[in-house]
Amino acid sequence: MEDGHTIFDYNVGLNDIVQLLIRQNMPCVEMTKNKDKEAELSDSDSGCGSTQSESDKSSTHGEMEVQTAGTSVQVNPSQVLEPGFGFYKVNEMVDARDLNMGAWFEAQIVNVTRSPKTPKVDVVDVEHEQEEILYHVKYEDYPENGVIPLLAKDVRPRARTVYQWHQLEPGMIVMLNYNPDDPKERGYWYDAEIQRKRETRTLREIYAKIILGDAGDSLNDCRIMFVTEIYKIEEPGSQSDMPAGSESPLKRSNGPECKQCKDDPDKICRWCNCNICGIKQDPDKQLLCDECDLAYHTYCLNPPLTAIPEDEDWYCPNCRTDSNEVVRAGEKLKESKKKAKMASASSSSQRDWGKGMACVGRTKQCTIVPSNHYGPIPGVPVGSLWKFRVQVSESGVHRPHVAGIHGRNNDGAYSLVLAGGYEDDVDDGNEFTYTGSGGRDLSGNKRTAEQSCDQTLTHMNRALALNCNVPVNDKNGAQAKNWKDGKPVRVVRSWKGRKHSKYCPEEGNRYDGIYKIVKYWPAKGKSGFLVWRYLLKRDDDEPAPWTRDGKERIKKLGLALQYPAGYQKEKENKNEVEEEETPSKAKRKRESQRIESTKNSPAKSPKKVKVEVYKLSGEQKALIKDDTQNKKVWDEAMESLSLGPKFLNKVEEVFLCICCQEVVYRPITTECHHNVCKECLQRSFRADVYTCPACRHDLGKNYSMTVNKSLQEILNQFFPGYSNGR
DNA sequence: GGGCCCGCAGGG
DNA sequence: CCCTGCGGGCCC
Repeated sequence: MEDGHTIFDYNVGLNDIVQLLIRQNMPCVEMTKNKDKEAELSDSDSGCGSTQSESDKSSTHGEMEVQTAGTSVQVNPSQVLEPGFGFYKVNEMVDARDLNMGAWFEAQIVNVTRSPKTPKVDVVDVEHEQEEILYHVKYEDYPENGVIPLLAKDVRPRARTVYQWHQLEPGMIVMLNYNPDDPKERGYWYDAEIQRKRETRTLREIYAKIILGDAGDSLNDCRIMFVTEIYKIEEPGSQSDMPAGSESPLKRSNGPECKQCKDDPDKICRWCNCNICGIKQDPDKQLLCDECDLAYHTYCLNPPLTAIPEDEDWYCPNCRTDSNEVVRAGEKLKESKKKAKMASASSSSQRDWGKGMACVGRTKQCTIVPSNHYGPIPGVPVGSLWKFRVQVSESGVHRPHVAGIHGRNNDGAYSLVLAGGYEDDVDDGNEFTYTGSGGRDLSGNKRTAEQSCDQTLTHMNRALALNCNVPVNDKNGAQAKNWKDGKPVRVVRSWKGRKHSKYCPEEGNRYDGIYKIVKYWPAKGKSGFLVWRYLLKRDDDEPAPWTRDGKERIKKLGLALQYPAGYQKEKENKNEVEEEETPSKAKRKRESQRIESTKNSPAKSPKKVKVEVYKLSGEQKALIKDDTQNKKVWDEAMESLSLGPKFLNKVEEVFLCICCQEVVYRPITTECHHNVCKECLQRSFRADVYTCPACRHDLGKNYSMTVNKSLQEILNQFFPGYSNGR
């Protein structure tokens, strides 16, 4: 992004996912001239087993340059010691450990220097002196790794003594070949302790503990495949008989470089050779991709290259970034794959889609219960009212964006919306008929259409039928044995149903409570096609919104039409606002304000307003009491019992995990009295952060995480099944 | 005011 | 992945 541009200039919309890379402020020249020095100084990338890709490296170049310049640990010729200092001479053949994998490789000393660390003044013994000498080695088989500085413990004289079978004894520390990934294959050279030795007439077996590195990582009881190639570990300081500079006569063999072809020169291999033809020829004409590290013959490329490119980096056709894909300042985002498949991509419509509520996505999701939850949503009282369907979806009351029924064809329906889409439905509030979905031709990217064929008892129609307390019958329908024992359906009435039903709200979508299926049957709709019809009856203790009790409760709970956060309502009577306030108008206004305030003033309403208190069951009370660790938190929450259903919003709020922003699951109550999901805390510990995520109180590396069982149980009661899918 | 037709969410 | 859909803004 360029300065002075907003994200909207790039046509990034709500819920779009974009990737931003921070542009490096690089010195514009000579990024890689010091490559050798870099390799020498980098301690994290010292070995042959390194898999860090070139792209990773290049992405941090800017930073590395700064570090190198800042600390200035360049090899100063005056610090180079005379050959003979320490245990190894320049040019001497040694074995050197790869710090990543712990295996030993044939290497050669290139230089010997003092460690850049300032020597400790009072330490003069030989051992410590050794630690301050760096041996700069070059791995024989991996010249591309450059020169690596190693401490004395990671360097030793080249192994040259192979043990005879009879010399091998349990307890001996030796160097042998082992492949941790594939123990029957040849691998790398590791130090190992011989554990068992077995001999029969036909075979000789050695089992050993493979030492993977300094940290003490080891593999026990490994069968060694190459028992005739077990080497003595040469003592540091023992001088090789061989003249310096001469190649070791015993070249040890490592496992195959290429796991695909096992280095068979006759095999075609697209992994270790040209990725296009796989033929093992012309290695000098094979280009290595700086991203994926695969090789390509210059002549296999399309179009072929006549010469090796002079550029520092080269990327293969699969990895190359198409410069056309880069979005520049003021340009619009390129079509994503998903968008490319959408109707808007091919349509010639010039309509300005995406600004209103028709096509927006959810900005939040209900997680306090799973999507297949039956019954009320905790904390959402009957009478809750939302302007748009997307909000109803966010609340969890009715999740589909457009569809009228939410359900699963092998389980049941969880909720439905009455929006008058089917005009033959009747509604008397307590009881209504509902028509199934389908039987419409939705071609042309439509969401609704005329009934144009018969409906079937499949999909959502079947789901709804399954709620009925009787075996499903897709021929004739069925009547519930005990309708109240059927599965509960949350019912939402939409203003759109107002045309046919006076029970629908004038504006928005209202949650009206739990209904159950009394019966369902196939019928001929007004269109003449078969539709499935359902009779639903209300079964909810919460009073319906249109009843006296319901209205009172809505008022008491302060339920009002909710708009999406940040939604701009249409400016009403703009002129009037700008109009000068005439005295008469001001008077009228004050008057209306006065009336308004009297209406809401408790003092002026002598009628006893019975405050609805959230009722805890005895078991719930006991569980809360059990959760002594959270006494303070519960005390705070209980103050909200007077808010009725909103008490659960409070519980949700006080027991929100600070990490995942959901109600804590498998909660750990810390000694500092905060609640975090066990998984979230473990994730933190894995990242070596051992503090409370809420207050940074140090918990200590060895903190034992005990799930607060009382809390878990009570939360499960308040938010049934909320942990599903976690 | 009516009709067109889009993205999104959910199930399968 | 594909199919489905009792929304809803914009244009005529």
